[in-house]
Amino acid sequence: MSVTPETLASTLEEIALLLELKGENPFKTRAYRNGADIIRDFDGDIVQRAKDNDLKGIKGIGEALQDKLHELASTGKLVYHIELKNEFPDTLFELFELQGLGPKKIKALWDELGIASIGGLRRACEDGKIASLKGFGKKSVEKILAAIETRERFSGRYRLAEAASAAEPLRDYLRQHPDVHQLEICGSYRRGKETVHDIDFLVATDKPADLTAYFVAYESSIETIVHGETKASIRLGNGLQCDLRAVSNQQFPFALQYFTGSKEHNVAMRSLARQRGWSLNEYDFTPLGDSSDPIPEITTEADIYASLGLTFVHPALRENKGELEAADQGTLPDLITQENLRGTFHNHTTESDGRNTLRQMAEAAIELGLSYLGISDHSKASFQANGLDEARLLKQLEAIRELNEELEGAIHLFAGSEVDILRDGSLDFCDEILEQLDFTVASVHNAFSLSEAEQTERVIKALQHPHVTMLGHSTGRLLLRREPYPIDLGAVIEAAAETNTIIELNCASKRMDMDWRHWHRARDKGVLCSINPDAHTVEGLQALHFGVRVAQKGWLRRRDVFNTRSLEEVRTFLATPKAERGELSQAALR
DNA sequence: GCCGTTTTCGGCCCGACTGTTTTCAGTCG
Repeated sequence: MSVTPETLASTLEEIALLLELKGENPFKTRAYRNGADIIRDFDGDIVQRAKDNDLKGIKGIGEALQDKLHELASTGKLVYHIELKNEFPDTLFELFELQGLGPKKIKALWDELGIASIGGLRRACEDGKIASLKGFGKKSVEKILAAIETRERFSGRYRLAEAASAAEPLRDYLRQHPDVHQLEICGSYRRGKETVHDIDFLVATDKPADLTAYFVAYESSIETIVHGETKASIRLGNGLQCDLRAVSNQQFPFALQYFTGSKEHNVAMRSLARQRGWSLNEYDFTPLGDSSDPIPEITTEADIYASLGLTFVHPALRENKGELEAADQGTLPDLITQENLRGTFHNHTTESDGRNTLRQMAEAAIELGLSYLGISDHSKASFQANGLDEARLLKQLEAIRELNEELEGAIHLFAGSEVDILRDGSLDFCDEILEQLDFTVASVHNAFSLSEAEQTERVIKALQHPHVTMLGHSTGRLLLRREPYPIDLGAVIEAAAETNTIIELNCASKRMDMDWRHWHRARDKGVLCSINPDAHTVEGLQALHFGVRVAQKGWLRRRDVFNTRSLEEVRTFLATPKAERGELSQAALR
């Protein structure tokens, strides 16, 4: 098996875990974990550099890690790692998935009782062996059994839209409390991550204890995980954990910044603060010594950034991927907002596998304030999705034209197709059919197991087609369910730029594909994005809201997103032959 | 194990909460 950056990172992470189990120096384990983070974030071919023993100068990777990564990359294994692993049974690692159990307790369970699996732990709890162990008691047994049950019932991660529908009623509930002065959801939710593992609520109040009590009394809570004076955690019916922190008004901007993260962004922020002679934490700035600059007054989160000489960093960008350098130079992007959207593409109807009719979809889009809507039902190769053959497609085309006359002035429907990219990269319809359409979304729906090279070649061939307007869900991933198929997105982005092909940001909650991590680069190559909901129902159009948040994470501005353009601009674009769209496409480069 | 306008040793983020123990260790974020 070939070594990937993930192989390197997860090996270091496993070493960190093993060292913790052995009770090693915590700073040593942190160095391994830190090394894993550095590898995951590394911009460049880290595996090749490790093979070539060319890792010198990367901050956080010292001599010891350089040697180990070199061994791992060049031989495919690491003796140090294997020897460590041999000291413990493999099943021991599943115990780390239980809330409340860390390395010390797991080591004690293994050393004292030989417990090495969740099954074994459950039996020991039921036999009463745990309660008599030093450091454990009756409550520990209850907590462990509850944690085992929680792990069995819930997956632990939630898609953004799914988390939103659970979190927003709770936000409304908190808002009703008379002693809440300010309220915000922080964490990865505020940053617009495509999946989250918990929701962090932050309130400003003079009565923190009242608020934590009110929070744990929320009627949809099925479990109180912790409940203190200023901090509480509950679990909702779908398993989602929600945390509350209660601070003063004065502390609020600091806590908001701190709990929004990301961790990496905050580490960088704290180091900027240190350069000014201040220590930054979740409550305030404190002077580090005599040489400190005077501490400015802080009333908003923006004040914190300003006091460090930075422009305000939108939460979506706080991933330590160049945003602080850009904030320092004043070159942060003016991010797209939901209000900028004028229409959208890639929507299904009852003609293929949608659940609402053409008319219902059009009316829902009017309701949302959109001025155009692209319809693209599946093509015939997607037999499982009731894909349209040529005759049905032409009939739908006619129906769309008729409805357009009726809805003139309210909305314009663009007639398209989500045309299958066949295994060899050709399209499911011939050119004579395709040229009658206003647009096409070309998508891969089968043969996911092609090699990376074959899949990349297949998709690039489709991008070169003169009638392919945009590429649909570019990796085929289903969040938390199916991995992306292997494809070289760097090459796909290059090809999209060369052929004036738009790439879709498919914002159906289960997809969010192409991933936000690639958009900054695509943007800089001049590739246009279209934020498409892939709606199969009228409710599906609501996904646009989350699509905008993910586009923000990708550093996209209004001009980078095709469907922020006016109806007239879109008409002009689509009426222009693809080869001549260069000027119209490359808004980002101007 | 990593790092250095604290530069080759000594520090590395730390506060809130819980349970067990009786003053604190372990976990979490």
